[in-house]
Amino acid sequence: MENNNHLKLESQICFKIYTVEREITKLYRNLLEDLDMTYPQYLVMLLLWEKDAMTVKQLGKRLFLDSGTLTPMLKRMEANGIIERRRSAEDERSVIISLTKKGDELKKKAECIPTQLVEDMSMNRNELTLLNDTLTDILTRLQNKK
Amino acid sequence: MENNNHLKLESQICFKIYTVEREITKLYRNLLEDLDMTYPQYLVMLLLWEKDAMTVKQLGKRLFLDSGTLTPMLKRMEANGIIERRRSAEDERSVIISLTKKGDELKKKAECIPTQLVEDMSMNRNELTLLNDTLTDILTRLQNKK
DNA sequence: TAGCATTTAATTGTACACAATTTAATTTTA
DNA sequence: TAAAATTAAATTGTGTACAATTAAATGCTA
Repeated sequence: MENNNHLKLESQICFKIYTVEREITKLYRNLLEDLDMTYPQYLVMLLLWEKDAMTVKQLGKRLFLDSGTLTPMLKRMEANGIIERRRSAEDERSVIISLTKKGDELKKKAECIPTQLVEDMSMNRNELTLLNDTLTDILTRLQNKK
Repeated sequence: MENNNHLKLESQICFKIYTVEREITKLYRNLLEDLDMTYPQYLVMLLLWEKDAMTVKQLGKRLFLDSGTLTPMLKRMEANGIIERRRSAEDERSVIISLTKKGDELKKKAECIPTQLVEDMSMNRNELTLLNDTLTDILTRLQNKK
């Protein structure tokens, strides 16, 4: 009985995370429409805005994405003129991703996004901190499973 | 300064939800491999195991998915022989999804999944309950935004 | 140093997600 | 009741995710 509830709760939580993720992505979709980028592309840009010129490998490590996802995504971003892709001279295996002028300038337009998002989620600092801790906890456990 | 941290936290939280969602899906991928179904397909099966014969519309309402996602997915599930699709006689616009014998029998094989998953996530009841409440909260706010 | 192992991207193939449009059936209303 | 509006699926097109494989460059070692 008690165990049974426990299991139902598990299903609910996983489904809720799945649903919340899509709802948040939807919020970002609206906010990022102007910048003509998707949420995963925005994540790449956040990394590049913080530190320009990273390899695909480095981006993948930070975002937990492989080249199967990144390569086509980065090509789309290149086609949109916000990043550049070039082979590293030191190691021809690596591809270095860097911001174009246009990509760099988008940073200013993106600055309002976090504020907007927090507003849309309407959560206070305590809630945010608590949730962040819980998620960090889960993530650590999940990623150490493998 | 304080505001700034707040915003960073927001980025972290959204990114963490995005990452946790993918990690959980990976866990399910391993657990569902035997049953030859994906996590979204498993969600459909959960609903059908609970109450057989639902329309695409009803499934979509519960899962927050539209026909653009469901139609091809349900066709794949039909091709795998675990569900049937037939037009409703009362309302020819609706398509009724129901379990096949094979789909119904999979329920037994799926019973161990929640236990396995809770184990893999290694969370106690308190954590699960707290997280569930927080996510419910967020979801309510997000879905009332529109 | 030649050959094997490893590393980094790219490629291939499958499966969601979702916006936007289309098609067909049903309901509403003028 | 015929035309307009609404509803339910399907379709079309774009963009992730990710497993598995391939190709090319680099490192390692016998």
